[in-house]
Amino acid sequence: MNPAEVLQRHHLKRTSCREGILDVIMRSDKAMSENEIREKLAGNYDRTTFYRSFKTLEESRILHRIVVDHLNVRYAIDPAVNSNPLHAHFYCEACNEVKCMEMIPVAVPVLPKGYTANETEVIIKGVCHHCQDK
Amino acid sequence: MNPAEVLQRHHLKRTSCREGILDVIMRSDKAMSENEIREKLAGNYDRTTFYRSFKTLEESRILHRIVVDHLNVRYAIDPAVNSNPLHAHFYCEACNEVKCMEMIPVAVPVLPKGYTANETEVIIKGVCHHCQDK
DNA sequence: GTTCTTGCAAAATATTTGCAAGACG
DNA sequence: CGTCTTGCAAATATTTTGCAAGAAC
Repeated sequence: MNPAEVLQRHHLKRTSCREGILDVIMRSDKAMSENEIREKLAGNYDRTTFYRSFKTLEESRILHRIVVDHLNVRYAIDPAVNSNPLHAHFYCEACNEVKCMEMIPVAVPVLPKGYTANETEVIIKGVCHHCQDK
Repeated sequence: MNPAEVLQRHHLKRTSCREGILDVIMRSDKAMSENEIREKLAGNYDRTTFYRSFKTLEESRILHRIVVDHLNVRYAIDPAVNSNPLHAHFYCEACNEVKCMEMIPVAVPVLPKGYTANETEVIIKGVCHHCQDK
């Protein structure tokens, strides 16, 4: 599935900014920050436009936002878009990267009566195998 | 266990700011933001001091920081301090509150060889039972 | 042509840092 | 008394908002 298809399927207008964001994210095996995405992107868009695009894409459940902390927000394709399993995210405290751990599926927890879950996020913080050896 | 004891046990100096923060948090059944804590606190401390205190308390694994997003960061007593189980957190998208779900224990996931986990955070976003009825 | 999206400028908010004064042990 | 903590001022960074011009359908 390519960016244009994804947008159409979700009834969003095809704009070059949205297509570009999706293209970059879909090629990446890690979750990316706004800065990383902007650097990889040919077109030079305003940051405002980026944030609005992210918001739109997140609301349509195309992108998934992973918030590690104030300075570490990342975006990844929502697993459902590729019919992948809902998975945990690993944040490496040494290299600051967020990796999708598809081998660690997220069990959606059973909540007490009266609660509704819309989303479940699992973030594991630690040190990745690249940084381990240093 | 009271705030002063907790500080001593972790070899931290007893200051009124730290004691106050711990006092407020330990009485609360929900995770609290910096603003909420400051409002409940008698003494009038600088925000800088708060942030530094949070950092110290978090590094000593007394407090636990729950980051829902940019504008929703909360603090709670680390479960280990009260020998409670590591648990999931529920963020209500309607009332913006974070509740510790002690009935939902967090299973520390098995990572691939080479990875080390320091911390596992589970955040469930949805609507709580109070906001459900409205 | 109507509606949604973009860019620009400006504002809101959370958080961090340096440094001198003050408190803890 | 030496070391850690506080308050103040200022800086950093992300994110949001209003508004007019431009693009998608």
